[in-house]
Amino acid sequence: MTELEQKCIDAGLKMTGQRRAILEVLERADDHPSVETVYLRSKEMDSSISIATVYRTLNLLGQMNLVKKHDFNENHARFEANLEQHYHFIDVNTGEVVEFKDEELDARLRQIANDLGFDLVDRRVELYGHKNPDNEGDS
Amino acid sequence: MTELEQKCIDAGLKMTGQRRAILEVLERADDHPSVETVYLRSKEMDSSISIATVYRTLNLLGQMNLVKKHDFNENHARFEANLEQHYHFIDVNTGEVVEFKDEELDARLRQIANDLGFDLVDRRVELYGHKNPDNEGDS
DNA sequence: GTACATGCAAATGCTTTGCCCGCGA
DNA sequence: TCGCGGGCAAAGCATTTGCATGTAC
Repeated sequence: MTELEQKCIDAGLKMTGQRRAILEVLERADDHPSVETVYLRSKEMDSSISIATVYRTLNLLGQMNLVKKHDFNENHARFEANLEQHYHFIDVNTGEVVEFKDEELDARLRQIANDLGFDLVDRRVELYGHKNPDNEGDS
Repeated sequence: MTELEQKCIDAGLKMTGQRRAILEVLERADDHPSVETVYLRSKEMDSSISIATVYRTLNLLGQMNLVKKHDFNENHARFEANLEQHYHFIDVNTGEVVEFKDEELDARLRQIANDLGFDLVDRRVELYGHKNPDNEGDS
């Protein structure tokens, strides 16, 4: 049983085949799949799934804070089950999304919110650019 | 003549009444108006404007990098003509958007991109939270 | 005059929802 | 059994677009 599945059961959700498939897709994904992608992948496990169920399930998980919804300046949403605080770099050429963490950035953002007199409940940092081939960064 | 208008003329765009109205709305706005809002405001200056023209003009200005498009986790886009690098704090209770700048943050983001081996072409930082009434931040 | 701009309405594309049947607990 | 969950198709909504007309230059 996946970790997500356990959380859903604990929350009192009925564990159907469709939900199990979707949860497994999310748990396995190391990218940030769109609804369509989640749909296609989960359909391989349970061909009876409809895209309406994927939408409903993803929204449900979103409300339960088990998945996070992103938009990355596209015309469709993307989802991820990685709940650890992190940020994203989007390659504007390929659409590839790279996750990164940075404690100095965390701290600065907290400081800024505090200085502004705000309670921070969420944050979004997205860097857009190109992979730089002559840089040692991806070596 | 507004600054935006001059830039559009320089770029070879025909300066119609509708465009003048939309440009003026953008130039005057100190908030981050939605398409609908830009439409309503510009309609007051030129009642013949259709929302299709607003969409077309806003997209055009976006491509020309004269306005920036945001989504702020809503179901519609918002626009702003403020081209200086800045970030946003969104009050999750009121939807109010506060702009801020921070050089330390700028520097950190540049450093991160560099370390990752990326060329930075755009960045988005959005902090979500509540105005904290017992904090001196907004005094 | 000519190419570009606009209004209108239809079309799109993503997402949501009503309805009724099916199934998990 | 009973009510939640799901499939299907229709509806919603923001946005885009085809087409014919209008207009800036």
